[in-house]
Amino acid sequence: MPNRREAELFQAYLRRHGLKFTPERRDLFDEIFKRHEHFEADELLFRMKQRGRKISRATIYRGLELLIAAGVVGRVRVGDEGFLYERLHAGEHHDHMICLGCAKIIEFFEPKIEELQDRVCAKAGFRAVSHSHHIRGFCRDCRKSKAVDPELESARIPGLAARAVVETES
Amino acid sequence: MPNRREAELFQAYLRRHGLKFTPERRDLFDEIFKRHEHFEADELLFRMKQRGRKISRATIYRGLELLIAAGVVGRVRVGDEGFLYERLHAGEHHDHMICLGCAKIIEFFEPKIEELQDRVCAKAGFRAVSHSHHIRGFCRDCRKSKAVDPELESARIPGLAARAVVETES
DNA sequence: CTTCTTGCAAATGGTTTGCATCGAC
DNA sequence: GTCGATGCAAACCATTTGCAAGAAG
Repeated sequence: MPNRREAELFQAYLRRHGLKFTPERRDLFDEIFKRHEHFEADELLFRMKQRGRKISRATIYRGLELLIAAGVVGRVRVGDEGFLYERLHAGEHHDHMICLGCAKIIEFFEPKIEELQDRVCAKAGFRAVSHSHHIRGFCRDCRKSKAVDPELESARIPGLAARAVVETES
Repeated sequence: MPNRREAELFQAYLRRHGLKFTPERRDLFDEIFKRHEHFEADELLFRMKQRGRKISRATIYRGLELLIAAGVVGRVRVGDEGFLYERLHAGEHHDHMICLGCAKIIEFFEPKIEELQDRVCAKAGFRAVSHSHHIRGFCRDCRKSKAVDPELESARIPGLAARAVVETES
């Protein structure tokens, strides 16, 4: 089982805090670690209902909170509304490129950026705890298929792309 | 008037789109460009009411949207809830360090990071439209005054810091 | 019993919208 | 008149919370 490590972390967290590893929490964990993609809370609810799992929205949110506290799930703001959740791989870190054309998320990691970041913090006397680095734009596929009209860039994904746009003079 | 350029941009945008430079929009612009700090929409409403300006919340939101579209105001998600707005300086760009102790926002700009970012995009065939880079942590002052207890880091600013924390094993 | 969980439904709260009215040309 | 603008109040909507009922020990 490739999620052994994360399962351990989660269960250890629960134990350490006197909480229980209930069937609902197990199902939630399984559903999340069955896939790799970023997901929304509601999408998770839908998928679980579909598989016949018995769980409520409230339990999903509460469970996600625990998974986040345990460090095995991350939560990012990618667009204008709501959060996206993602499974975390122990000790790893990455940032995101978000396609405004198809909403695809590409993860990237550039050690030199991280290093420069540390330097910037040091210069400011700032102690970093976490960071998020999001690049919005158009992925290779979308650049090919749809001729990207700058005027429409913001409209493609309702809510997501809004305000991410540099207007071109007409 | 040091905001001449931004005022021009805004008014040009309105003209170009057949919209009007109303007293409300002028007041909104003035209030925003009177200061330098990041602000919330509601805070703006409060300040304007206080100065005896007649404007409604709806008009503020609608006006902000125009200012953003015109490129003179930016909007960022800094914490878990709501947006923060900021005046933009023509042609400039910066990223943010957010203090979890006092909510202060420190702006930074590191050309080498921008350059590496471009390189990362190029490698992925991604065309960047915009990006946001936020570092959360503790500023110099907060590191000195309050001995920063890692267990409490998330709790200090309700909502803002939540989930930004690396838990320490107990 | 005591403590933790769950599901439902209601609350939250920043932001957006519908709509009737207003104002400039 | 014709557009666009405004203000109010209602709507939105992802997320959170209160609460009563349920399991575990």
